[in-house]
Amino acid sequence: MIQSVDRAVRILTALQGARRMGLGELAAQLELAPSTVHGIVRTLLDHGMIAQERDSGRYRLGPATLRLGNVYLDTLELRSRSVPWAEDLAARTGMAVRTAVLLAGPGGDVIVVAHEPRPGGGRQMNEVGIVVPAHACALGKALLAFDPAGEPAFDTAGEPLRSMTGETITDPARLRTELAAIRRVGLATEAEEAVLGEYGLAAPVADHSGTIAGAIGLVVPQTEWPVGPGATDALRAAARSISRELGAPSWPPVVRDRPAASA
Amino acid sequence: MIQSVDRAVRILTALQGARRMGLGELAAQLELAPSTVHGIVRTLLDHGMIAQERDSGRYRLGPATLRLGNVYLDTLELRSRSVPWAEDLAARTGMAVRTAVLLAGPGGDVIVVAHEPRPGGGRQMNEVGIVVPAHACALGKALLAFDPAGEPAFDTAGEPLRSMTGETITDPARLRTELAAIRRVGLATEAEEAVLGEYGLAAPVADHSGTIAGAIGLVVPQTEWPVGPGATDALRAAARSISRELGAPSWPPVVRDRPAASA
DNA sequence: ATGGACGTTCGGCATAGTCGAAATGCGTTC
DNA sequence: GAACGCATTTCGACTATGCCGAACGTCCAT
Repeated sequence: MIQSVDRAVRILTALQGARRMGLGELAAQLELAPSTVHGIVRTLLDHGMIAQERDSGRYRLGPATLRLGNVYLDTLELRSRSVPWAEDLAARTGMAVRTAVLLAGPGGDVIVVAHEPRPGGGRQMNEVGIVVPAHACALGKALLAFDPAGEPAFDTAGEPLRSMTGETITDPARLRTELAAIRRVGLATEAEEAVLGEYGLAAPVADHSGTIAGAIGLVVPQTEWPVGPGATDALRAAARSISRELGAPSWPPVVRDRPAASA
Repeated sequence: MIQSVDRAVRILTALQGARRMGLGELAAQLELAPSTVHGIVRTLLDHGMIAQERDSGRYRLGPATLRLGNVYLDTLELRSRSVPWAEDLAARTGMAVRTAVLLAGPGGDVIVVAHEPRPGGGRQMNEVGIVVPAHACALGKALLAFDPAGEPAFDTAGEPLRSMTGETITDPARLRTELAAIRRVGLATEAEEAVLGEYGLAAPVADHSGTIAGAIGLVVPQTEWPVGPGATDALRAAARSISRELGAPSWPPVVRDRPAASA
């Protein structure tokens, strides 16, 4: 691990938490000398990865980050393959459809890479790029259940997981039990665990190597919960079809590595 | 300039040009030893800035880049201030509206940070994040004309600029003349210089320090060109209003630095 | 079965980055 | 209006860090 590169990414991550930061704030948060941070910041500045406010001297993220993120979306085959199926799903069920992938690093978050708005819902925010804790949403639980590296990620010595609402699962053991159930059924659910009044249903998507590439799911309003078998079957069919288009040999994806390391 | 951080950003930039690259390709493009690149790549991998295809071993951009880009958009006051005015402009003129900023680094590109689709145009691609050469679009010319650091950026010893269509201005001297005219009028135009059949009109937006923060412009179809005074005035009014909301002391922005260093 | 290509790992050397301290610029207070 | 204080920025020396060459393992194609 290259030290200075690691620090550079940490700086970007810090700036993505607090919108604007002074050099001193950054140095304090990374526990480094201000001059050390300055060298890295200067380099990122030259590439447009961060920008400096001309008057206050503080730093923000720069436009080059937007370019990177946009190219990532373009190169993501999961996204392009999902779009037609998401449109179909939204038309059939009348609900919004999200596609998401697991985000690396600590925290165990998922990030939405495609979003099909609810039909007839007027102007809706584009939700591509939003981040949700994995353990608190159906998409995240589908990803955690089938990703061999996902489940150990939140295995932080039994300390409670971050709570979003009163319904969020904060007990790692209980989450692990639910993930095992999701592996058997091939579908994950969410009941007001991330946002009050919002329910969800999600299914994993596999790629040509047989491992999980992402998850696709329905955003279900409270009045529609629980969903009928029609929506469930349509979602399962869409996930299977996308996986097949990506070259997956089977669906639901098989979880390799450790079949049952838990008690 | 920190060497390894600079190289890390170069790797990301290379990956944004070619969608997938092997380690050898990356090393060849950066003219470095493969093992050197590997260390940096490994670090970026751990942070999710890049991802590795499980079978081929090649590298792609990772989901963390999407998160960064999304946070950048959220923190951009230019964007949030532009949205209401862009909606109003689109409703008045019946055209799509784009807001863009100048992208740092070589090449002199602009990147779209907000996009209001043409009213009644059905499903349109979201153009946020697309990149256009600055000298080939109205938004870019508005930015170059009023950014003190913009004009010298393409001053590469008189060699011709990259051509997009037959109408693209490739002569730096001619571009400089046009930028001077834009500075006087406060509006930039574009006639099939980036995309055939597409015309454009753009105005600069200033921020509280008086310098240029971005540009807002209309995407004009061939049948609507040239636009009437109503659309021109509305665009100018929107640019002035956004600038005022950002705290700009004047509009059009004043170009400080060198008023006339050219011959 | 064998060759090649690619990603990956390891260790020594030297460069390149880190950190302290001083300098500059700016806003604020008295 | 002038001086204080904070913040970013610059500079220089030390040494820890990352760079590179070479060897290993693996996968694919022949």
